Amino acid sequence: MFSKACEYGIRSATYIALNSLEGRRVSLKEIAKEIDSPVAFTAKILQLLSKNNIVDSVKGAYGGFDINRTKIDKLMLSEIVNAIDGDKIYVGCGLGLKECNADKPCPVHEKFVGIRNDLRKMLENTSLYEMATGLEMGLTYLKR
Amino acid sequence: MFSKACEYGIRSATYIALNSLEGRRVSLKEIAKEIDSPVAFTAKILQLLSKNNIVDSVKGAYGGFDINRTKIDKLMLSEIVNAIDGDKIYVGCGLGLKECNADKPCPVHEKFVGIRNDLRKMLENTSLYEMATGLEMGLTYLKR
DNA sequence: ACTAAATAGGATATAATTGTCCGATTTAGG
DNA sequence: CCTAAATCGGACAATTATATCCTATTTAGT
Ligand code: FES
Ligand code: FES
Repeated sequence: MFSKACEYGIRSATYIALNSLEGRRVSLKEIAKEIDSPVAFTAKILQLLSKNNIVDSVKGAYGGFDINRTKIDKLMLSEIVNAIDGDKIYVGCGLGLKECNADKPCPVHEKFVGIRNDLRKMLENTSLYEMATGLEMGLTYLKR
Repeated sequence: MFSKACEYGIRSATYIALNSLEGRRVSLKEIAKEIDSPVAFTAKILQLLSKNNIVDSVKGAYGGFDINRTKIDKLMLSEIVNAIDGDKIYVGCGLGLKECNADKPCPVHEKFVGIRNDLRKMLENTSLYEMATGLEMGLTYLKR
């Protein structure tokens, strides 16, 4: 569904959001440990999220990553997915035709767009705040 | 969503079904041309579908691929996807945790399983017959 | 028997994704 | 000023997915 990079990206952002809500800035090392991801690869993804203004990064001692608190409830999963995987899950055809196009649809088009739209809506309506609070309350997990 | 192999597999099977309904057996070359896929790679996928008893293959001159006519309306997309991509789309966690598990869910689990079940139901309820007749009536396409 | 056309299958090549390593730079604190 | 801790960014390595090539085998027709 999503690339590994995107999965790590969402998990990273969620963990950063959780800590930013509590006023803590977190380091790459801590993030990778808490979401159980390869450190150096996670670094690349965080760079990308930083360039896309999804997370803020601070270099040097006591540096790390955080997210502006006022932004956390406005930041939607769709923005993270878009920054990492682009829009291919929205525009791609389920059967791999050049692009999804209702004027010359593939045999699953009709049924596929419904599911894809549900996915899009889900991503557009799920905020990092919602993700982070579920974690905080011990209802959900970022590793296992 | 699906692997390239799976996309080619579905498109191949649909094209074979269409022709089997009309009593024609089709060759690899023709299939690859009509679904616009790489010939040799498509051959591998057809081998796999053949081993899984989804399509029948006939060697030698005038050989090719077909699907038993009485089977076409019972063959569901889910069987093809399962033969090629396995069950990872059903059991995999949306955020990449070891496996999807409601007892220790990731932050998107609740919303994700709904979408995934819709996808599963769609695949389980869509027959090759349905796919092929849409094609036959010129409503849908396998290449563009 | 021979030939041409077709699938089967193993070996190999290419591309994309995932993952690692290391030096450069930045920064807080002693 | 120095050091330690941290991100940045480029180069590289490993793995997986995609794609190609070639030979063997099968089969209908002549
Ligand atoms: S054309 Fe295939 S999903 Fe829209
Ligand atoms: S645990 Fe992540 S989708 Fe179910």
